[in-house]
Amino acid sequence: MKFEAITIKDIAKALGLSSSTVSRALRDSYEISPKTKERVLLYAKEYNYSPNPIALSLKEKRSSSIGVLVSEIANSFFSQVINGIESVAQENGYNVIIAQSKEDFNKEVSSIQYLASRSVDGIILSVSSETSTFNHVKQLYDRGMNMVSFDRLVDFEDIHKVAVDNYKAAYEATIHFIENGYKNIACFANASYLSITQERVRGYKAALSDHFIEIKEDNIYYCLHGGLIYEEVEQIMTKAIANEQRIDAILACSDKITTNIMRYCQIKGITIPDQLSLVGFSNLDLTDLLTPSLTVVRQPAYEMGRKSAELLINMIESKRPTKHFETVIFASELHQRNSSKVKVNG
Amino acid sequence: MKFEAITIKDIAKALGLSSSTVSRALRDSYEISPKTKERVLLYAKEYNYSPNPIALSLKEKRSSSIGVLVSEIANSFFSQVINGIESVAQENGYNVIIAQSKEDFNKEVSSIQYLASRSVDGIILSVSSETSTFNHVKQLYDRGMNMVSFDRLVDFEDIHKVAVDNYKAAYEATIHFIENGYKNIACFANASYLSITQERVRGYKAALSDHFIEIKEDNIYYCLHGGLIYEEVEQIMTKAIANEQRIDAILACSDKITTNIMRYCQIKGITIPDQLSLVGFSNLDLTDLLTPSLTVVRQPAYEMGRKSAELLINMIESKRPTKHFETVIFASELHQRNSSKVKVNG
DNA sequence: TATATTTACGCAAACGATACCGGTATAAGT
DNA sequence: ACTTATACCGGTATCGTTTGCGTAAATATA
Repeated sequence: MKFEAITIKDIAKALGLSSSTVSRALRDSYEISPKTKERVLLYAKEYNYSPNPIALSLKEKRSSSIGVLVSEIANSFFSQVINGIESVAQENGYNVIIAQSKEDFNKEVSSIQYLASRSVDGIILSVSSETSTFNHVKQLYDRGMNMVSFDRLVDFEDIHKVAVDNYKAAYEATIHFIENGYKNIACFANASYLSITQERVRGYKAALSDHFIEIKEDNIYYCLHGGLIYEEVEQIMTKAIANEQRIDAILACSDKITTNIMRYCQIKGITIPDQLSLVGFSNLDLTDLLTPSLTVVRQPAYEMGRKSAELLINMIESKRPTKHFETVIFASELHQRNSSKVKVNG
Repeated sequence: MKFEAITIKDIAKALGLSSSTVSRALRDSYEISPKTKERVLLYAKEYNYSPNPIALSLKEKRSSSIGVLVSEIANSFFSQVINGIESVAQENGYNVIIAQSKEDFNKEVSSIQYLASRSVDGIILSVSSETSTFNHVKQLYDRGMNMVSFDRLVDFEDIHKVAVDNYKAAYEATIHFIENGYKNIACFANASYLSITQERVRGYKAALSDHFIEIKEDNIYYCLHGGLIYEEVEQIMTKAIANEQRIDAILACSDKITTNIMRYCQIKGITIPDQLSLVGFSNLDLTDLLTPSLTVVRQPAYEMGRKSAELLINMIESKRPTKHFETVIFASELHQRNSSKVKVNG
């Protein structure tokens, strides 16, 4: 079954006019007499005519839709980003088409192809945790697709980028550990080739070395699947705990890693923060209700989504090719809570 | 700037053929010679041609896209539903366009109009908490738009519906309270006109009366904004606590209501479950980590999304008008945890 | 050899909306 | 009375693709 909307031709036929006249009447052209305009407008309103966007898209060579590619929709950070994107899109008459990579490189490649083939006017994307090469993105970008890279950034220049200051975020979180008396701090990061991983690890290391604490590569763990699978975190935790130099704090670099660490600790009876201190990157809004309440690095996801959409729409609607590319860095917020409170016994 | 893809005409020109020949060659028509086919296919692959979906949409009068209207994307339940919808859509060559009502009736009306005007082939929707009349939906549906109503259902018949057994879910949760020794059970529901609210309140009442417990209308509280605003819950909680007959348990009928009740209890120093027992409808995946771990009614959101999408796509692709409408009821799961454990002192 | 059939392709219309290029009235100016 | 201006409207091409129809050449049949 099909939903059949009324067209300009229908109006033209019903009113004994030509379609061009109807079109002009609807667009309030000076060439159309007030009487005719009124007749057309009245009829259009009665049968609530609305222009067929597909026909317009074909003619204008633009679809007024933007694609969003994220690893997972059902993720607090990404759903908040999409929220921001959607609000700006709505304000500007664009619709949002979503696609997920599910942290799978091949699915990312096909998804991005899919979006391009659906003739979106532009794409906002955060790559999957498996993505170590960016040719699939670069190629499309070089062929003229408008794009904004956010969160997990692509590795090439001359493209708008939106992210938080991941270096600073990790730096501050690590400093927070140090100031609260923790010494042997581990870092549970995402896949190693992700921009966010590299930045966060860099910040973590810098904080340690600035405080003359030895950096042990052994204390840095990478989760290829971003902690999506519990077993991945379980395995790493077991390894981390077994390490001869017992760690006393963990900086968890993703939502899933954070919650899975907590789950592990609960199962194994490890008390936080007494036996193990924890700070996690998370955008969930009930981390304050956990016991202990969780110290988190929170990203302004909604604003990041809005900014990304604004940059993209500007790019789409610009007459000339974009020359000047922005890298917008938002500040993250460190919410200090009980999971990382001052160490009591050394 | 615009992303220009290669068209059939380009191929035709380059190869000295007509566009119809190219079209047929690409569709492997028997009317085209093997040599010509090969030439076309080769060229198409080299310049990775892909058919313009907009032109196809115009011709076929279908856009291969489905609209999803929910109150809020950044909500665990809805994002999981969208996840399910997206997966089925992808499998069937549809893309998903999302829109949010933000629990605002007017925004819902405009959003649904927007989706229709963007010529989606169908709409999957859960109404806003402010929605008490359904004419805006019914009108569009009667005009032939394919639709599936899920979660917060519309009030008319002859439409596919997907939901959990909200009656049973609330019934079981209330029984669970009773069996664990709670007597004065309050119900914090969503806006009163929502289908889910009515079903849940009905289940709550039935459980009470089946156990010969007096139903007090005073103990049923309605949240117009679905608990989205903390102050709303705060106000109701204050009222509930002040009630002469002190309540000892709350059935919270939405994610936000649940977490905001917990937040309130934490602030006011009310211990759960000793002073107040709590069961909440929630699809968050870290409710097990809360202290106390939260007893929740969980909905199979992903599967509900999948089912909704399947029903819609069947409807779209059916040649004849759909005659037989399904109301698919999923079972919810009651995860019994510590926030509602056996009452110790009466 | 003449006719019938097949092969292989082109032409043009259609989908809905827009815009350029026209055209025909009526009215005003010379 | 003739030109010019203005108001108002229609015809048609266009976007990219598909498809029914037409037709030339090539092959097959009588």
